[in-house]
Amino acid sequence: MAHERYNAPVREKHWQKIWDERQLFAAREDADGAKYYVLEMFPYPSGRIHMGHVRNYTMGDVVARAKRAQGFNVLHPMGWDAFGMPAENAAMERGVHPAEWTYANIDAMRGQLKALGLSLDWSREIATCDPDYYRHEQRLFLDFLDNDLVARKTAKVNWDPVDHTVLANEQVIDGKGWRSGAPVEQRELTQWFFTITKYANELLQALDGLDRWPEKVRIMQRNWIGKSHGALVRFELNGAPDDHAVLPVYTTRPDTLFGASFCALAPDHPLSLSLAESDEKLGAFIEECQRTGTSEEDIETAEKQGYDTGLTATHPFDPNWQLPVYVANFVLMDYGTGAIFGCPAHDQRDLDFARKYKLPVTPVVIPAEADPASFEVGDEAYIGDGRLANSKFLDGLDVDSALDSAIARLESQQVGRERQGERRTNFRLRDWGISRQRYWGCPIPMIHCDDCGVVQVPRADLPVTLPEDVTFDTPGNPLERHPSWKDVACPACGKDARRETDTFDTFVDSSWYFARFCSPRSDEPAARNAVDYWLPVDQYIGGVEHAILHLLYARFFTRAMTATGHAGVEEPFAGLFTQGMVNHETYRDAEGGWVNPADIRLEGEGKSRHAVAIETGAEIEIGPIEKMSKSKHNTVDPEDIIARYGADTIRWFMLSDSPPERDVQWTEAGVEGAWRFVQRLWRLIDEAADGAAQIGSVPENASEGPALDLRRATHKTIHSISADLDALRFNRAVAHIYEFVNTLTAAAPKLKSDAALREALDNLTIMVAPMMPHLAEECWLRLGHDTLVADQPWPQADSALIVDDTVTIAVQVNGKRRDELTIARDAAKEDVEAAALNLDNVMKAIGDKKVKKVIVVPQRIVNVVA
RNA sequence: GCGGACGUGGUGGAACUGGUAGACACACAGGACUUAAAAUCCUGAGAGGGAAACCUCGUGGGGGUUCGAGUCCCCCCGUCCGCACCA
Repeated sequence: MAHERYNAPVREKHWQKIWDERQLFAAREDADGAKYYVLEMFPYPSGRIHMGHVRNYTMGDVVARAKRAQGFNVLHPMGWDAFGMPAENAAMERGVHPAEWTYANIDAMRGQLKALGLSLDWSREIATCDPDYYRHEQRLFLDFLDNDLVARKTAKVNWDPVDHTVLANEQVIDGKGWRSGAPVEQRELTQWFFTITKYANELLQALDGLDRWPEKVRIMQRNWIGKSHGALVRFELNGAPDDHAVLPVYTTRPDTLFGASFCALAPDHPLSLSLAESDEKLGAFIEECQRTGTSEEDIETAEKQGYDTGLTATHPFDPNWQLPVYVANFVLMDYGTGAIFGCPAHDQRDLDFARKYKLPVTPVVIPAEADPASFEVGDEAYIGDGRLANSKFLDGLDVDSALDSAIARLESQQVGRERQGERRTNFRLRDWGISRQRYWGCPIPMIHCDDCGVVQVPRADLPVTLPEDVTFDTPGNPLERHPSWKDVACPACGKDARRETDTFDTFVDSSWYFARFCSPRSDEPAARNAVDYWLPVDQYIGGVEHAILHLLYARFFTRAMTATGHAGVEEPFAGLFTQGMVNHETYRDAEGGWVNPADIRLEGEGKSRHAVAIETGAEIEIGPIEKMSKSKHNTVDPEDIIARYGADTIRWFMLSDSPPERDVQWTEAGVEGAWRFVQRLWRLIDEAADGAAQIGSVPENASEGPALDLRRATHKTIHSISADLDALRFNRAVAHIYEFVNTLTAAAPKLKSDAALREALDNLTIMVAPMMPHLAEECWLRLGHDTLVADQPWPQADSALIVDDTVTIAVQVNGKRRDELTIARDAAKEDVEAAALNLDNVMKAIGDKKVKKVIVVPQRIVNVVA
């Protein structure tokens, strides 16, 4: 019979329809088996999926399908992170309404995802821009507000003075508005915050328990939270305005107080601003500091600069010691208290500053190996350990004891009615500002009343929906200038009042969607029975770019939801996996213009490898391998690949070769290799199926010879692939499948009527199914089954078959491999040693040397020391 | 500057707690089939030497521990990522 090619595009549609009709992947809370919640980070509906999505969702799908086969009750949902600026940009550029644009994109992307054959429960689909979703978000906000997890305070925003609009950070390019090109100003605006800092310590501590998270992500979060131990020190000021008689300063090194030579304030410190009112030069200095951009290179190249205020601060341990007080550009207002004391000998920044302004540099911590009398600090501050010197009551102490003593002394002294200082723990983490002055986001459900102040929208009035009749032809917030939307009666007094026109940061939307998926149509944000059953997410998969903000916010939100009774867990994601990016080579023509990969042909290899333009034959320069991006023209559209090769091919390629956490390089040759394998696997099954169909599927235990060898290979493969998939080592699972198919292809013609063949083919199909689900169904059908492979339980490896009776071990002489030895697995050490010494190559290598020692590691190695 | 990851053939990568380095794939070369091509199948291959059996070298570089090191320790080089004046 002539072999027919597997027609992927046609058969994939067929199987997708069948899965769909049977609602195979609909999750239920009452099903049997332990639950397993697999989630991939939901996409922003940009309109088209890209290779990153394909990689991400393929991995998640393999996990979901494998867990399902292993008997777990799996939840694997999908939704849309649908609010955000691109929709507003589209509205401005093309006059299409953000909602219309977004929903059209969702439809297009849903179709593309469905074409990938993902085992998703589409009945749980949610879009964050849907009022049915965001009304619950508003409700959560109000509940958080009632539980003191929301604050209203001022914060800086990027203000475009030409467009009269607030800009997001990514809209500020080189300090200028992306649209107007005008220099961006910092403006103080009253905004809403989630008080994530209340959980700072808990969010930090709990990282230790997240043992199924990548260490790298935990470190990043730890650094972001940035806990430090130190002290608050209150300096008495001389010559300052009355309300600034005391200057609080945060330091991690109160032990070095005797090395202090100045104090410094942030340019935007209240005291700096107050002094500037009567000091024009200071005002100019502050303005200059604020003008210095916040871009990385600005900070890096900025010189330490200061302005002497003329005030002095009294040293806490010596009333006769006065320190000059500067305003300095390197002091940050939003860390600590916005003021520092400078100890140049033991802090590099302070040292740079002191050298510039000729301030004293007194070492007070002396390294153990240095001589206290002569130890000096040059261009480098000494931040290491040592003994205190030049420090009166601290002299001779080590750093740790000195810290304690200094703090104890500060706590015992008074400045005015307060203590001079106290132990203090500080965090880098700041409260999460959630106000965005934009249209396409979830409205913040608050009302401003002249008489009652800021009032909540009553829960019964939720959702506060976005008005549809908005215009984007002028800059600024459309909600702000809408003729009537913000007009509302005050819920408290009934007087005319105004709605809050800010909307939520879109990170809010994605901070609880995993909880919503548990009960996507519930009247509550989350039905407790559902979240209690499904949460936490057992395996969360996404890009590292969300290692900090999204994951930290989601962790906060989960705690806040639990605090307000909406959930019962502290941590949302028990397991996290961050997958690498999809890269592609870049190509440029002689003029330096980017060239599409589809327009070139690669020739040669190694040093002679080069590219030519298909159309003109012109030489094309092969550039570096970079993340796929439109600007570099090195993207490949998944839809094209699916149309040409089918979903299984693209899935298989995404899982092959590269370890999932690392970047993968997209190559045309790689895809073709994957496609060839699809055909090869189909051919193997197709050709063996008629014979196999005659055989019962239960192998005879009495198998021997080639049949037994095949059974061993089958069970070894089951063993390794199970382990590979459990550990998300997809590339190794792929390699093991290849290896097994190679073995099976060789064995099949000889074992036409043996049950071992049947066992091998069936199990191969089941194991391939999570990775190439459509082809697996096709093979399963061809093998004569009337069930779906998606419903088959995962095979169990027979432990008797995964170990061989004999082992081949290497024999070394003086650490160099000289021969190998095949011997009974359970052979006695002495027998192994004797057999090894008897090998020709071994005897030759020993020569006339004397055997000093023979190391025998059973089942591993023999090493003869001569 | 601080923190982290990584470095293995022409390429992507295997190698579990130290135990036959290069599995598997891609690319390549030779062969079979074909009028021819595609597809497919078989074979070869880390480098150097040798007709071969084999030998020598070899996991970024240099030291060390060990019977034995890609794996552990120290120093250096390179690439990538995160944070960045955080007191």
